[in-house]
Amino acid sequence: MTRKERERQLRRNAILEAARKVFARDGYFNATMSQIAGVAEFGMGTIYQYFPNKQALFSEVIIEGVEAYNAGLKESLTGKDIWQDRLMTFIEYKLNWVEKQPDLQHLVMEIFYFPIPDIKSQIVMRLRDVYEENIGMLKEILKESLEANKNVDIDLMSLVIMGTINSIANDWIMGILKKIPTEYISGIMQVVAGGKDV
Amino acid sequence: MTRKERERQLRRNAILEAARKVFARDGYFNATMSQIAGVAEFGMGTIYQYFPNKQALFSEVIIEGVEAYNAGLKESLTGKDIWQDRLMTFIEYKLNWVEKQPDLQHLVMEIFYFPIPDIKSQIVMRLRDVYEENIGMLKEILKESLEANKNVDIDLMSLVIMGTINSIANDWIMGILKKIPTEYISGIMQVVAGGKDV
Amino acid sequence: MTRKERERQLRRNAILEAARKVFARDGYFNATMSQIAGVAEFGMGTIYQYFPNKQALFSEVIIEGVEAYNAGLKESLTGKDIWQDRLMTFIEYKLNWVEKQPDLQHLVMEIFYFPIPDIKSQIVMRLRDVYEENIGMLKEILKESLEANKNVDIDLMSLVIMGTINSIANDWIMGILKKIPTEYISGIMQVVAGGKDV
Amino acid sequence: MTRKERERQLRRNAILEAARKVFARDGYFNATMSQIAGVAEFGMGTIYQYFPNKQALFSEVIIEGVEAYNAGLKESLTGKDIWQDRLMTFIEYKLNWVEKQPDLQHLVMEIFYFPIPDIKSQIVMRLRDVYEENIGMLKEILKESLEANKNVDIDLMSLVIMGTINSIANDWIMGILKKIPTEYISGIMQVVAGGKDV
DNA sequence: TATGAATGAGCTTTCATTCAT
DNA sequence: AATGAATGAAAGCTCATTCAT
Repeated sequence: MTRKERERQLRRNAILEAARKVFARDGYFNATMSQIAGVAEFGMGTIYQYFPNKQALFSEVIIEGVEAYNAGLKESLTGKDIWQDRLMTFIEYKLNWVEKQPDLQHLVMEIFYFPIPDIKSQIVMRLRDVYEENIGMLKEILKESLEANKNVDIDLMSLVIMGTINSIANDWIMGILKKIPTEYISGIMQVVAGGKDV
Repeated sequence: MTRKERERQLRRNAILEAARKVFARDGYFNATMSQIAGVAEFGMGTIYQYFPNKQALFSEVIIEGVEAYNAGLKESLTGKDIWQDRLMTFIEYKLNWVEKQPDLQHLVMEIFYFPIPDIKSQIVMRLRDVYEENIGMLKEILKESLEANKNVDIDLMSLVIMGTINSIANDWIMGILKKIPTEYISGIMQVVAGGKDV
Repeated sequence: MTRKERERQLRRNAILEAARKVFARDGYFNATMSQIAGVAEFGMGTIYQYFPNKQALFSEVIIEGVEAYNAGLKESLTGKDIWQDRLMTFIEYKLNWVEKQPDLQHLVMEIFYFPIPDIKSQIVMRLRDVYEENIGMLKEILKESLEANKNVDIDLMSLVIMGTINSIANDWIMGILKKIPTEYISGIMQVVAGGKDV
Repeated sequence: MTRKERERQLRRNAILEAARKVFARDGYFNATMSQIAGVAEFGMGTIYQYFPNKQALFSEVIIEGVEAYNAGLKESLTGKDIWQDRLMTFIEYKLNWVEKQPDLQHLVMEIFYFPIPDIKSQIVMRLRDVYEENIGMLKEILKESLEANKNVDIDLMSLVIMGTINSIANDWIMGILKKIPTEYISGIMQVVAGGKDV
């Protein structure tokens, strides 16, 4: 029984991975279920044994990707006590990740900016939580910095940081970034620190 | 003759506006030509007298929108000699615009992040110029600030500014922004100025 | 008034000629009314002042073409008293005509072999008369030859003659004929005469 | 596996037959894919699993029909050594076939006389070979007759024979033939033999 | 449980015809 | 009388989903 479950899990993951590739390459609407089935090396019907429909498959690809992202970030942060360290890790983690997995960044962007009425209501709601969790981690860090620098507006600062690293990520994906993403880390830290060395 | 041309222009614009609404609401793929025709209050065939196909209509909506944005920005900047004024105008213009026309922001994002192979190659090329022009204006302003503050990395700084205002714009569109976009202006200026008052 | 009528007649003919060109080049279904209007150098609406619809225009093109053919043939036959002369003229006229006006042959073939339900009932009926008239002329000639050669089966012989010249015409149009159509005349005469010199 | 293939073949043939009926009845342009699907008693999408598009379906209908015709003719000719027998078989086979399958004659004519630019170049090329093969058989027979009758012009004679049997076929299809096609056989033989009994 | 052929709703696009000017 | 912009029905084709094997 447990053996069976494990095999089922494996097949589910194979499908998810194939779907991630195809969705990232062709976009949600251009991707077809039979392409995904082909890449996964399963029959079309099999996909529907694991996911009720295309939308659900798409949402699962994104949710699981983002959850893995958050989990990895959380782990990277553990054991780091100084807020400067934690902030740098937060930034570094994202830029590193984007360098290695541009696919998922693409997909998340797609879901954020491409308004598919049905999907929006279904996915964004589930995504909201994990997105809030991510922002929450950042704000937590910024709160700690408050003790050092009373002037910081956490709300604004998180927008600046998220915005900057997203800009870097996007320009990287678009192929118009001047340097490698991770090379921007110390620069961002300086901006955040208000020009002072950190 | 001129009268006829003017009327044609008016109808063309009516179609473009209807298309902008529908594309922004439903996304490129979910939008249908008959919906657009319905909103424009024209027959379906009429749309095809003004635009050869769906793709061309979409690209025209975006290009014309972005060109109008750039033209308005340029006008707002004329006559402002101090770089702080110019920078504030750059930021203010975008946030103002996003408050009033969230549609177009949405559409531009869609084209940037949604990889529709044919459209990307066709639209992004035309878009690239006007995007570079926009970034160019920002970098010009930052170059002037260089004389006041030798430590500024223009490349990074433009990423920070573009990223921040885009983050604000997107959060606004998503309905999760804490304040009205334009209320962030002075905060951003402070960050850019490295904590010093501007 | 007569002046007006004459002008109307001229415009009608201009349209018919444009239609003949376009129909012959593109076929009935591929031809569009606006192409025809363009070639005729009239506005689209004008065509409808002279012909009630596309079908009628097509049928008129063919009918008038075939009627002109018959009229010309009749004229060529007048004054020729010997049946051998008349038969040769009958054959020669067709092959000559096909050399010079392959367009119309094409159109007639189209209407004969392309079954457009609505058109068939409307056109073929009108065409039948003029077709029968044509065959009638041939049979009349053959009847005269009967006195010289009792063994001739008029029904069969007209099939042989019509079939042969049509075959030549078609192969000519298709570009697979070995010689120029008119070069076959004497050969056909020999076959008809049953191998004897004529 | 073989079982599956056989079933697929059966369905393919069912579609081809339905298509032949509808194309012959309504012509290429008037025929619709959903009509064909309806006659074949399949869903529309199924047609597209067997043929990539309307054009390909049409061309397949014709090619396969003509190939079957040639194959049957070849078989009928085997074992017949005397050229008179062979010629009669050639004529008889065509007239017999037209009596029983007027559909295909119609379709072949359509493709020959109706100039659909794309289809012509694609189908006629494939058709040319099998058409040449057919004419080739006739000329082969006529060459043998040369030994008996030195005066025969093979090129002309094949035009006469093909033209006559096509005329008979067409008049039969048009419903204006006086007798049943096959009743003309001996008559044609006499004409070919130059009036002498054969 | 895995399959993939069958399905048909729904899309974009064309074009004969109308009608206000 | 001439025009040509507006129209919308109808076509070919795709693809998410189902279901018999």
